[in-house]
Order: sequence, then C-alpha cells, then structure tokens
Amino acid sequence: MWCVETAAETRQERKARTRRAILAAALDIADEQSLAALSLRQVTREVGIVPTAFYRHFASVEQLGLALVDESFASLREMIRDVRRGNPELHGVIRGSVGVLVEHVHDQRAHFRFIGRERFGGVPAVRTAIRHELELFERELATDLARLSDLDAWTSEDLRVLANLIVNAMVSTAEGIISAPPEQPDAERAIIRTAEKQLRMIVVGAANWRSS
Amino acid sequence: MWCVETAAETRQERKARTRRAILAAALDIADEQSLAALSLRQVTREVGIVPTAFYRHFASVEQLGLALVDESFASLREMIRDVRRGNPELHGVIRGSVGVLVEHVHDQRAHFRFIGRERFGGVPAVRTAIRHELELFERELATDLARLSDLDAWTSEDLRVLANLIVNAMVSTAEGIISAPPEQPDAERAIIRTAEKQLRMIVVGAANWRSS
DNA sequence: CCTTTGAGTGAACAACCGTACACTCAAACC
DNA sequence: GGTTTGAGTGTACGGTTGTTCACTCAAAGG
Repeated sequence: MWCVETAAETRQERKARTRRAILAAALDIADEQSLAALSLRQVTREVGIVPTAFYRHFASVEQLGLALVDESFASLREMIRDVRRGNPELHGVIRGSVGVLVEHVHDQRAHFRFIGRERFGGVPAVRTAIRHELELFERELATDLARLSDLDAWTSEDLRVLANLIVNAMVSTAEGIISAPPEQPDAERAIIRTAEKQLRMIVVGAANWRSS
Repeated sequence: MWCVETAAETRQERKARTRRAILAAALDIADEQSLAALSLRQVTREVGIVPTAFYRHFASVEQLGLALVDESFASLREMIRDVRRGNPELHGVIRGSVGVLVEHVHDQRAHFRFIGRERFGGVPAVRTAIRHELELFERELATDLARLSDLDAWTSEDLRVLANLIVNAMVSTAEGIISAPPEQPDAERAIIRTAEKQLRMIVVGAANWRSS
C-alpha cells in the first residue's frame, strides 16, 4: 500500500490529475457552450486522452456536471467565509460584501459562469443540484442575518425571504459582471454601484420592516 | 395580386402557418433541452417537413432563436399592459401584480421558460437579444414608477436601480414557479407569498429612501 | 519475482447531424 | 393559358457523436 515517495507520480496521483484535467477542460468549454451541448469527445480531445478513457472517471456527462457543481460551490463557500471576516459596521459590510463578491467573480469566473448558465440549463440533474446548493447557501445567509441586532426579532420565514431577496440580487449582480464587456471598467463599476444601492435599499426596507 | 377568398389556403397563409408550426415545435422542444442542444432535424421532424425545408423560413437555428425571443417578449408586454390596468392602491398593486405575473407564467409557461433558460444560455446572439429586451422592459418599469407620488423626486438612476431590483425579483419568482413541482399548489403558494413579501420589503425600503 | 489491477489505447459500429443539389408541382402572375 | 415562383421533396455527402470491445503495459501488491 505505502511506498517510498519517488520523483515519479504515484498511480492515484496520476488519475487524480487527469480527473482534474477533465473537469478543467469541461469548465473551459462550458464557458461558451452549455453543458447539454457539450460532447464527451470534445472534452477528451482537449485533455489529450482517447474518448473511452473518459469512462474511467465519470459514468456520464451528467456525472461530470454534478462534479462541477460541487467544485463551483466549494469556491463559493470559500467566498462566504471571506465575507464573514469583514467588519460588522453597516456601511462597510455592504461595500465589503459586494467587493468580495466582485473579486471572487473575477478569479472564479468560470465557476460562476457555469452555475449561472446551468441553473436553468438543459440537464435536469445539474439544475436540481444547483437549486439545492443555492438553497443551502440561502439558509446559511438567513442564520447569519439572524445574528444581526436589528433582525433578531424576525420570524425565520421573514429571514428566509430576506435572504432569498439578497441572494437573488447578488446572483444577478454576478451574472451582470460576467457578461459585462470584459475589462471595460465603466460598465462594471456601474453594476457595482447598482448592487450596492440595491443592498442598501433592501437594508433600509429591512430596518423599517415589522415582522408579522 | 388579389384573389377571391377561397376555402383553400392562400400561399402566404400556408407559409405563415408552417412558420408558426416551426416556432411552436422549437419552443416545445426547448422546454426540456436548451436551444444550443436543439437540432434542426429534430424540429422539422416534429413539424412534419423535410430538414431542408427549414431554410425556407430561417437561415439558421440562431435566427429561429431570435424569432422566439421576439415572440416571447410580445407576450410579456401584453402582461405589463394588464398590470397597468390594475388599481393604484398600494397593497392592491402588489398582490395584483404578482397575481398577473403568476397567471401569465401559467399560460405562457413555454415562453417564460425559454427566456429564463436562454438568458444565460449557449447562443450568444439570443443571450444579448434577451438582455436588450429585458433592459427595455426595465426602463419602461422605471418610467411607470416615476409617476408614483412618493417616487417623483427620485433621480432617474435610482429609479433604474429600483426597477432592476424589482425585475430581478420577478424574474426569479417566475423561474421559481416554472420549476416548482407542477400542480402541487403548496410549493407555488409559498413562492407567491415570498414574492409578495419581497415586493413589500422593497416598497418599504423605497418609501424610506432619500435619493442622494 | 511473478501476478494482478486498472488507466489509457485504437479500431469499429450505428445513429445522427448540417447542408448541398436537383427535383416537383400547385399557386400566383401577366 | 402559358410562365414564373417558391414551399416542400428526396437523395446523398462528409463529419461528429456515444458506446462496444479487445488490447497494452507500467505501477501496485503478495
């Protein structure tokens, strides 16, 4: 089982490497096509392996898609950890959160793109997986919100509704940034301003909301 | 040019009919696949014509997609007309608007599904066409909002931001209704409740917003 | 050291794809 | 009434797809 570490790759390292290569290639292709229109052969061609070798790693393209969902939401969770680190002052928390979002969208562009596209895309299993993950994410946000001083009297349903509103606004923001003309900072800055204003509007609404 | 009206179809009537049949078939197929993964042959097979006949009506599947975008937003504009007809009382306007939305989503289900799926789908031209239409829609809503008494002092930018927030929430609501388990009224009613609450939160936020 | 394992190979398949081209034949036109 | 037009036909083509099957051959294991 255990061998002395040699310079050459161990067998499972090698396998893990091509698996990651497949995921990367698929994500790369899915940036301009949708997952449903992506062919197994296209992926293996880009990886540099023969089509049939694909099955050593995934039973189908659908399974590949589910793995990509996992991968994407792992990086998303990393993002929310960064947000939690921010200072809890109101004005700062808004600008900071949007900033973290924008930053993560930039260097996890492919993941966000994938989620945005496949959320309502052609592969049902992937669709429901994303919906489920997004729901978990929303629930997490709701419990975070519950800890804020102004919102501790809210019902859990109202918190969920608020979290849903925020998540939707943020998802739209992310999708806007992704499909904005690349590296034209004006359009992007406008989107960021909009996002910040919307969050502030939502917060103002929340502050004046009396839970029924 | 002009002939006496006979029982048989005129030539252009016939052409228009198969064109509509193509659009309907494509919309039907796109309900479970995405447009990018839809084949010309699949469509013509469902219509009952030979593949090459497709080109008499559309130069490509992309053009078909753009036609579908037009068709879909035509019905959406019809919806907004219905909303304008509603009474302007605050509580009523929210419940009424959500009601109209839900109703239209139900009997234009395929159109809404198509827009939701292709908004970030695999065909760039269709994507940008939808984005453009949605932007027009948003602008219309902003001018509608400007007529409300509480909002007449707002800057046009703030109105656009507010309209964007509302449209995003409504789009999410529509997508939620579409992908809710069909004809299970509980899930759908929960979505409707959420949508109404979110609109109310946004309105509360707007009411307490001082335009900068 | 010999055996087992399993990631990757390579050829072959049936099915489907988009599109080119020459055609029919009834309605539209002069 | 003869001619033109154009929606729809039928065949055929080269290319891509998913999946099968028997295979190699180096690392892992006893």
